[in-house]
Amino acid sequence: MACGWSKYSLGGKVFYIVAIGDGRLEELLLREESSPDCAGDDNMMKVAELARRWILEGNVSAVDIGPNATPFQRKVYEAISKIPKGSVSTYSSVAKAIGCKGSRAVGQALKKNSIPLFIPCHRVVRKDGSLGGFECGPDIKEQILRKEGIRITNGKVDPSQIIYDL
DNA sequence: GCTAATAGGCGGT
DNA sequence: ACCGCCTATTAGC
Repeated sequence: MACGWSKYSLGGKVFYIVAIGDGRLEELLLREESSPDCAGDDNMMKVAELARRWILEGNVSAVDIGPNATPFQRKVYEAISKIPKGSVSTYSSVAKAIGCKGSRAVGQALKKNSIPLFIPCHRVVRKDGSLGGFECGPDIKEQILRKEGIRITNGKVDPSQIIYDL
């Protein structure tokens, strides 16, 4: 399995953006260690570097959406890929945008997301501004959002930065 | 098929 | 702030 990584400093800690794939991008993860058991592959190293720059600079280049996604998950991913850097939206807003009534289902889909960071699941928060969950931990979510220019006080996002209508 | 488990939301306390 | 009940989707049985 091809693999690449890119160093990324977050809140004084060093993380590795780990890209794992097989010919095409399949998985992109944030880890506290690089994966020692898989050798660096040129292509995946580029993917990881691209991801790092995407986080730091917000430049999105089109990336394949997870190949194993269900139709519902695809709809969720497509909807949230429209959220620009510097803004966030809410689980219920995403649900409404794709014509689904249950906001929990959106969270479900994001959790299953195989390529976080590129699919900006960190930009989806609760309606009341609290952060909600994140696979790599809520503190990581907060730090990534701060890096993107989101103001967070008392654990809540500044309402003026929340897009309620997608 | 049914059941339990969610990265949510809402209304009543 | 807590609690209960609603919701949609998925994984496991």
